Amino acid sequence: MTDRHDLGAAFGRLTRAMVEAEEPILRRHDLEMWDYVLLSALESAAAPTQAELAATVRRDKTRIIPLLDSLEERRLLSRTPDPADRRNRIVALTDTGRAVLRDARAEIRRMEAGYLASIPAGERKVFLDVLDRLAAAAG
Amino acid sequence: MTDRHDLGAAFGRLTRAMVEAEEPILRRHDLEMWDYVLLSALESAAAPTQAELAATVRRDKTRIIPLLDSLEERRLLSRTPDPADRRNRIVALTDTGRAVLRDARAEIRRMEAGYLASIPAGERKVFLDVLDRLAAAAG
DNA sequence: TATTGTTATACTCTATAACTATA
DNA sequence: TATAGTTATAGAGTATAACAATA
Repeated sequence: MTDRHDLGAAFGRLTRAMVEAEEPILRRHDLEMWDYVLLSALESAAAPTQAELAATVRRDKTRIIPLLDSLEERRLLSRTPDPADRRNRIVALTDTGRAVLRDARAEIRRMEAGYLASIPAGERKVFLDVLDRLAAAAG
Repeated sequence: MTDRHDLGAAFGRLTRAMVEAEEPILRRHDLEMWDYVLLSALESAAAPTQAELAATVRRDKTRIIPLLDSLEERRLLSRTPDPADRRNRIVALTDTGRAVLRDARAEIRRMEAGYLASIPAGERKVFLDVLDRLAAAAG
């Protein structure tokens, strides 16, 4: 009940600020934001189907297809038919894709560190900790 | 360089979660999200021009016009020509608009409190404090 | 001539609905 | 018949450009 901003407004502003700050970094790596989101989603494990991948990044399955086309053409990921059910296509990072993702992310992490530099270390740790817990809960 | 999520991804998820959680509340008060954003922007002071109001909420001046039309028709705000320069229209909350804003915000604050209830009070305070500082810096 | 608010037009993005190939 | 992927169509949302009123 304090006089602070709405959470939604605060998160919204920070989302926009991060998107703007990431944009030039991603462009240096020839990635659109959604390319990066897709590559990130594939980092821990390959997606067994495109539909599942679409669900995890919360976009329609029809809308990631041009992105996958582009990423596959640039050899950042592979689409291989599932032998057990050839309707499915298993989407996985290539070594190149993993390297590009690692490099882009390293730059983004440096940008983020600069962005949070004015926050004292103790508070920053708590902030990032709570943020990650909330984000995980938000699915 | 830890294994945490990107800030952008974390903020993005939480933004979406808040928008979804606010949606039913706002609907109970017959407000769209952008209605609420506009009313909130007018809370501290009236906007001297529509263009300035559009800039503060980061939308095109042409796009807030239908929203202002609707809010004005419902007597939640007023548009009065500036006597000093009759091209300008001063946009201000009405008493009704202020009351609706207050009620909606109170409900949103309760929702937010529930959303953060699992975070220990000490961490929660730090989190909200840092969040508000970052959001303010993000403009 | 320049600017505010407004309206109209064009464009992009998103959602929905067909189509194919497998099962 | 049902489902994954794809393509095509329709609709919503957004940006740009023209217009009227005032300065």
